[in-house]
Amino acid sequence: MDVKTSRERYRAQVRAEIKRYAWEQLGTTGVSALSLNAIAKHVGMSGPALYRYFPSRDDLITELVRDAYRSLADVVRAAAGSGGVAEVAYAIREWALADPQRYLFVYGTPIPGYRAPGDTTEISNEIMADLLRVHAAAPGDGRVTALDGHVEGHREWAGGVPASSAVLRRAVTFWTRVHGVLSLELAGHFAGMGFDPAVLFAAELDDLSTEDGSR
Amino acid sequence: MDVKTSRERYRAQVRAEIKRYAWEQLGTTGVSALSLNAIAKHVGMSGPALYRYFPSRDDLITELVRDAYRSLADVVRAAAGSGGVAEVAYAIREWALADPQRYLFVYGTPIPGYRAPGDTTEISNEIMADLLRVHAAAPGDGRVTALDGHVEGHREWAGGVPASSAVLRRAVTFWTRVHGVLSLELAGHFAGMGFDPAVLFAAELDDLSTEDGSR
DNA sequence: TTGCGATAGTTAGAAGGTGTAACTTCACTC
DNA sequence: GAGTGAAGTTACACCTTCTAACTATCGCAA
Repeated sequence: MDVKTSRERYRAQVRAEIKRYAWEQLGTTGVSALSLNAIAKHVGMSGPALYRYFPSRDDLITELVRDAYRSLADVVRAAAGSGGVAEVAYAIREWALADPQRYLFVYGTPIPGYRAPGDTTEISNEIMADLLRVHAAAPGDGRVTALDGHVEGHREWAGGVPASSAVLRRAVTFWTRVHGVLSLELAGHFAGMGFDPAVLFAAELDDLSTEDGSR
Repeated sequence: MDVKTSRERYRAQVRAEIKRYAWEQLGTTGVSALSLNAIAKHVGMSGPALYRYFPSRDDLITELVRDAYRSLADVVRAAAGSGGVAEVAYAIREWALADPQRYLFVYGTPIPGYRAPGDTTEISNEIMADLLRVHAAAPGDGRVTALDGHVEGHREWAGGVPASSAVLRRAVTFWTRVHGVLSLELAGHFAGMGFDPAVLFAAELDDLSTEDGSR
């Protein structure tokens, strides 16, 4: 039953409100400026009351990271269900651009003392699984590279997804290249260089699908 | 003349000592945990005395960022002078692995309220220039992609370096791919996946040099 | 050598952060 | 209606950056 007592409903509502404003603050100021005091004041309670809802700042951050991962996993899954590699790539890009801090929150510089709980790596595996599936469905290239042999020997991260070593290689490469362009773009390192990161992103995507197959 | 008065020599020495310990702290705890108080205590002075040497925490960070950029620029320049694209790539990788926080410090999630001063983008341009030079010297591929035309129209970031549009494209792609693998590796996102990031890095490097030229 | 001025350091304290302890108030249940 | 537990309060400890005011010291110059 997910029918709740009114106390529980209220509690869930306040927790959601806290997280909602936490995201707002995160989007504008970044994680290091996330202040429980400021959130509490905004939600209408004073300081320590917030600790009834989240045991510590790290616990709040953990929950936000989990939500971000979950959101990305859902986006990837939806895109993988209805489209191919390119659709997944653009879905990820749109998700990242919609809230740059959220992307950097998950894939950026790790938070100093913070250790990701087990279930976030579980969600991360979920994303990798969808990446593998969508690459397995795409036309493969005929290549066998040194990387193929290496990942073949370390495929435990693929979980139960059936995937050739070439698919493993292509999925990982997809990930690193998409992240390479996206993270530099979101961190502002292309600013002032003039060109449009979208074109660069499209070019990488084009290379991913044609570099080996079209020879 | 760079002969200094004894006061100036002392001052430079204390500043260096402060920065030295700041790097130490940065390497272990990351930037957000960088504490002026802790540094001051370690250097043997108490709290506010440190403000005689750095006007604010941000100013110290700015100087550290500048040093990091400078260090990377020197490494890239040296590698570009004596080697080719691969040598530069491995030089960058070694520089990053030697102090992961230092790499993430410059290319990771931007620090919230912090804005990079003009001369860091100058050093950044210096690095890009060396990247362009080493790619111009490398055998080109015969390709003309959509990205070529686009960067050709926005080549102001290339400064005075003579480079064909294909070289511009290849240099930017080099950058994003190297960063893609490195940043995920340094942030620990490959941890638990089993494979060796070095092999992935080598594979990307191999693709960069052969994907188009060897068809 | 004596004395002055700039510099380096000190302590005190404001403003704001996380987090704990103790207390009150309120709502729901028996 | 009484009691119990959750929710919120204030007060406080301890940390942070950073300013203000004061002292001591160092170097130079008359």
